[in-house]
Amino acid sequence: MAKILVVDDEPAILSLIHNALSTDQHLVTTISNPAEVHSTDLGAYNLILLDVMMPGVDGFTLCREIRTAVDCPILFLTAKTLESDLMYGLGLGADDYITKPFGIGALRARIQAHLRREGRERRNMLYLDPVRLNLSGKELYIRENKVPLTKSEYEICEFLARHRGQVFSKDHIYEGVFGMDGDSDSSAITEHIKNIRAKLARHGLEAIETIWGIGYKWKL
Amino acid sequence: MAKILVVDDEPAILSLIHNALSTDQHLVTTISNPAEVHSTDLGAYNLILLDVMMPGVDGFTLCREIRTAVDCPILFLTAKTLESDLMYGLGLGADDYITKPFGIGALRARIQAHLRREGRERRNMLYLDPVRLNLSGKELYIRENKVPLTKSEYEICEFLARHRGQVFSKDHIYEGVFGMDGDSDSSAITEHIKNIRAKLARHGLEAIETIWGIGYKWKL
DNA sequence: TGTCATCCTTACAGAATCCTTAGAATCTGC
DNA sequence: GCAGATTCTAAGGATTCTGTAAGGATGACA
Repeated sequence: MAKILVVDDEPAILSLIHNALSTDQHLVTTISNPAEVHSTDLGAYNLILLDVMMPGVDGFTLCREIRTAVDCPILFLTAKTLESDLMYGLGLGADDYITKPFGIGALRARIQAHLRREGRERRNMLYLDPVRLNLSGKELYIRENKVPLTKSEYEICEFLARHRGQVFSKDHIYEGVFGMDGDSDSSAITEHIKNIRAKLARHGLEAIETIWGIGYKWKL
Repeated sequence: MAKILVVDDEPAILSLIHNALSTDQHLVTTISNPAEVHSTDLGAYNLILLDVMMPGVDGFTLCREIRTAVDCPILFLTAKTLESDLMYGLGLGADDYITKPFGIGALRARIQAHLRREGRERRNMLYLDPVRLNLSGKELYIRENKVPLTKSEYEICEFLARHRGQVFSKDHIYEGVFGMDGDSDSSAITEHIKNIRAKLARHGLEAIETIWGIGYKWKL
């Protein structure tokens, strides 16, 4: 059971989808006027279906706006069958691109697949090639060797690893890991980074990169 | 960059896919004999492409087996276009169902979308043909070669690239990048521009144009 | 209460980066 | 061409940031 938002200007399609998804026990909200999307609490939905060609508003633009606000799956539902449109749409951050006319069974199957994926992601393991994070057990392994980390050290690793490739300042890391204010001297982060590095280095691993003047990032 | 496994019995398709995905900097492993899958370390891959109709083995069955072992996205690649096949395939735990013949661009876009959802790919990218800016990672690539830039250099590049084609005076750039007043001698910008140009020139690229008496602009 | 592990702070040295300066080279308009 | 203005180049010092080490603070636990 999931909360699904459907945006399309054709009432016939809306009701068709509404019926189909309701039989799958989903809570479906339909919007026929794209302008209403901005006054909607997007964060409340688990999945969003979006038409591309609607009067007044471009679905692609709408997708870009929605994507900045939420992380849930966004599925395009469109009559534009060109490969270039698909590439453009998916490039905007959408997760699927379904062309009309579509089989209602196919739509349901695709939606189920996306929702299933969302559930799978929340499982408690994070593989970053030689490194494995046991999120529920708060443990870090390198090739089956458990690396003893203190709580703070582990939390910093998890934070960086979850956002691998992204750079964070020390203040940002402090805030992301321990929450709230950075009045505490964030140079404590420097110290933790040093210790983490020393422990990972024993296994010949160099996972944290320092971006001079900006911060650190997980580079695996 | 992700590790991708492709299973298909047709060598022509394998090489086609291998080439396409390699240009996206993925590490591609191809298997033409489905029986080999069982002796493969599936956990090493970030995404799996699977043909359905292969001699000896049924792709659907294979998918079910793979899904019990790993959580990564599994994409079917098949000539079976029936809606019932799609529903069956996705019901087995696959994440996408792409029917042959498929556009190679569409395949790449779908793969990128799946990897993005997995968090394997950065979200914020800026493509300016030979140049790629990883906004969250603060990196600049030229045709997949990372160009080492200092913080200021990168920020200036990002500023100019974001407003490509637009001319900015040195003061304007200083203000746009470092914020606030330009009391600091903006001739520092000249210096940075010089250094950036030198680094880009090593890759045979000339991206910043100087508009005499006015300023600079990103011309890609 | 004493010990231990962890976390935070401080201080300093070394490194990377940034900025300034001054002179050479280049461009523009006449 | 020439003069004036603008940009480019190069080098050095100033500044900022990071890495490291040591010691104190805190809290858990016996």
